[in-house]
Amino acid sequence: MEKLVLIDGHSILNRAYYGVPTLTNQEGLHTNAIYGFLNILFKIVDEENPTHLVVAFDVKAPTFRHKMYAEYKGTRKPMDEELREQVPVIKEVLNAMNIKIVELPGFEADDILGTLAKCGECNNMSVSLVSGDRDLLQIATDVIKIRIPKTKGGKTEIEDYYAKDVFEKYQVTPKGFIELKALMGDTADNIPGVPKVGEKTATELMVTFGSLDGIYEHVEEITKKAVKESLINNKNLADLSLKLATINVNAPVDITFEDALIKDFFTDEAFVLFKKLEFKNLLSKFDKDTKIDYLKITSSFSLIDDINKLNDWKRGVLESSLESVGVSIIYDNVSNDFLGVSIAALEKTVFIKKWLFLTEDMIVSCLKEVIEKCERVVTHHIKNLYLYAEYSEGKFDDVIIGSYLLNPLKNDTTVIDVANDMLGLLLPDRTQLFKKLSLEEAMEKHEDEFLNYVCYEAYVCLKSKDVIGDKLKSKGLIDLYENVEMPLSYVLFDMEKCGIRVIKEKLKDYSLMLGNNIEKLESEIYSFAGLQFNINSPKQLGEVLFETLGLPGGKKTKTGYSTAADVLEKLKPDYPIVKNILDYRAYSKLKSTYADGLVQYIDENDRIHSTFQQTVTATGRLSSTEPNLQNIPIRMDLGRQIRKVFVPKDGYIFLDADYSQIELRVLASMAEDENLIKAYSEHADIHRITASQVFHIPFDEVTDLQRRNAKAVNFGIVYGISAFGLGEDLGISPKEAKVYIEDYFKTYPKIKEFLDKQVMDAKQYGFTKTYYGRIRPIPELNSSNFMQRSFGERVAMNSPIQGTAADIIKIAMVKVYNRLKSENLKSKLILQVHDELLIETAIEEKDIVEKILSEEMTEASDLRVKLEIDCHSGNDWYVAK
DNA sequence: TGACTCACG
DNA sequence: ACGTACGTGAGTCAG
Repeated sequence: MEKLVLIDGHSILNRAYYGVPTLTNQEGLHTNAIYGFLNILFKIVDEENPTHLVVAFDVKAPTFRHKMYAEYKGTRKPMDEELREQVPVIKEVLNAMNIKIVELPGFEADDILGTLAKCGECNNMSVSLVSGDRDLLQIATDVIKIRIPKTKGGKTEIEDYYAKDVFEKYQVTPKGFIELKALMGDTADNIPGVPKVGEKTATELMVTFGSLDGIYEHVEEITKKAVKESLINNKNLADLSLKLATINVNAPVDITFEDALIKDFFTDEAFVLFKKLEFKNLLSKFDKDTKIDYLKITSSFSLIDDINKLNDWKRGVLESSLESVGVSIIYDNVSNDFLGVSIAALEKTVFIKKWLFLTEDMIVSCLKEVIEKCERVVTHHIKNLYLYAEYSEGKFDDVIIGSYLLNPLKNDTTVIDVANDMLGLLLPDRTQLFKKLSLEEAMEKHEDEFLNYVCYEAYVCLKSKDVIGDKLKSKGLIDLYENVEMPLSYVLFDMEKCGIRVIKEKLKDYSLMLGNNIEKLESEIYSFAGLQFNINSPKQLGEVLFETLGLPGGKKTKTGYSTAADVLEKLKPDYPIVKNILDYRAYSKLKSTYADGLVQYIDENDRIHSTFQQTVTATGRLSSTEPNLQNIPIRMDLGRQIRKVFVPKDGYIFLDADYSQIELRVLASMAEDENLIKAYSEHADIHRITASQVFHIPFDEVTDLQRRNAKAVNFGIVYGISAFGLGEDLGISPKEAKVYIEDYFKTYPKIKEFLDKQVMDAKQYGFTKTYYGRIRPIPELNSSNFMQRSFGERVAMNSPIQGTAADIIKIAMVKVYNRLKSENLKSKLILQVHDELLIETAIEEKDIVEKILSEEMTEASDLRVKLEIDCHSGNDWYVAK
């Protein structure tokens, strides 16, 4: 039997929008409604297995039925912008999936759906009508099923109504349902109804008299006086409401069932769209055969797996004068073993496969020769390539670094993404091709697919180079790319390779000491509490503190009580157990994250090699992982002790230089605030000056408290000030904080002007810019959600400042690195911590390195405010910092 | 996997 | 009325 499924487009989209949490793709397009819609669609199709499918939408213009009443009731509230932007996209998606869309000017989706449902019924089809709107219940029959999806806690449940179900639930027939609604009215649908008659009365009347006509025939028998009179006086309203509530099942819908036949949903066009919308888990519904672009050019891909082929190929390459090659070094994704290299050159791409008779050494020496010979090498994740090739200025390109500059919000950019973004090329990723197999397994089991996969990486690099270059130029990012990020990539490589020395024994002692303290604290906590529990579990801890022990302090988080430090800190004076818990937390954090956490990264030379990620942060800062060496404790002395295990190698000392208040200096310079610029030029205590100027007090009379407040305001300014945040930080009311902020802006009007301009420009262009042109898109600024939008505004104020500071230290790193090299020094740059550089310095080079640090760091930028550094030396990181 | 907590700038 | 300071990464718990 044929089966027709009808979907109420706007209604389901609406449901999905409110049921699915905010979701956006990397372009900032909201996608939650589309995603929810598709999930409901797939669920229905799975359950029903229909032969025909139609989605109906209202047309924008107000429709006839509603217009009649809208005139005296006003219109419905406008659609959220975040939802509105998804409407054309879902239509595009449905079109791509070969799904018939019907829209009819002058008619509502209800009318279209009703008409089609009846039509289906007449043609002996079974019909399912999916809508979030209960009005449709009037259409239900024994054959027409109305399905109302409900999103409950992330899961979609669907309520089904045949005619009998409507009767069961509402005690009226589907036809009676219209009359019921006519009586009680519906503000959302602009149906007036009869005054004084609500849901209860309406149902009662309908049950008693059977129909609207029945009610009016027996209107005198109604006992409630007010209701009776209202019914009599408002007969016209009842008639109008009935008309408004009745769905037109004779709309001139001009489609055939042929049009509604279900074809393949999973077309190439749909794949492209799903990919663009980043519905990664829906992509698995597509056959991998649909990867349209995938096989187009693979004829020029070939395998090199013996030395003769390799030499032949190399000769061909070296004899021609090569401009550019694309290179991808292939490692197994699980073991990280070297599997080979793919190289795109001369319109041909090869994969050179490592095996018994073609060793890594042979491949690497060939790779080196090719790199040596050609003018430009384009790759991805370039730090891998530096293992085999020395840096040379202007020779290397990295498509990932380029993509990052173009959009730093896109976190995990892969070569597949680059292919899509830069070449419009649609490629399958590893999991699509090889599922759970490792790359090495895939190499053995799916030779052809593997060859295509790895060759594409080199091919895409080569082909994307100019596209990315053009984009970087047109967005003013080329200077950062060529002169900062690319040279920096080699500096980072060298820092990682070098690593930092630690004294294993000391680290172990530290861990033991912490362990002892933890044990003691633990048993004390248990005896305070009168029971044993997992102190590390915020859930259990919250229950013990606030329920078992009955401490004051209510809920704060979604999942229960907050046990964060600031909450506990307030309870500390009154409850001794709280101090133990805070200490316990501090000790176990130090032990697990730092003491024990670091041990596993120590290599055979007692050194730790962190990875410095260059393409992760939104603002342009670096990040450090595995392990993170940018968050080694310093604020509390107990934690700070761990810095004693970080030491220079024998014959060396540490020199540690950090910028003094770089972000405030950047702000003063970019805002061109003469008042602040002057203060800095006089090497004044900036927080004290701020306090003195903002609070109108002579400089010498500023109290410590005033200075502290001024300092907090300065911090707040850099973070994108808000009265609430500042108040929280200072422990004062937002109102008082607001006065501070206003006084600050009165004192430094240029700062206010500057921050306002950042927000305005960001709203206009969609992104902020640093002094050096680095951009950061801020999609949140368009949000209709107050909180999100405010966040966007704070980000617009902070990003140019934090980002410019990040640019400056990157520039300084390259300069310092080059000086150390050009002056043939043994000393090495080994760490960067946002405003700080650590140099492992040969003892005899101490003076010259100190000079280099001072010169290069302070002269890295031409900002109006002179940059200053603090530089210390020592035999471990505790002393040097 | 996401939420929470906490280490740093 | 809404409910926050900006930027990160890692360890732990619990579903």
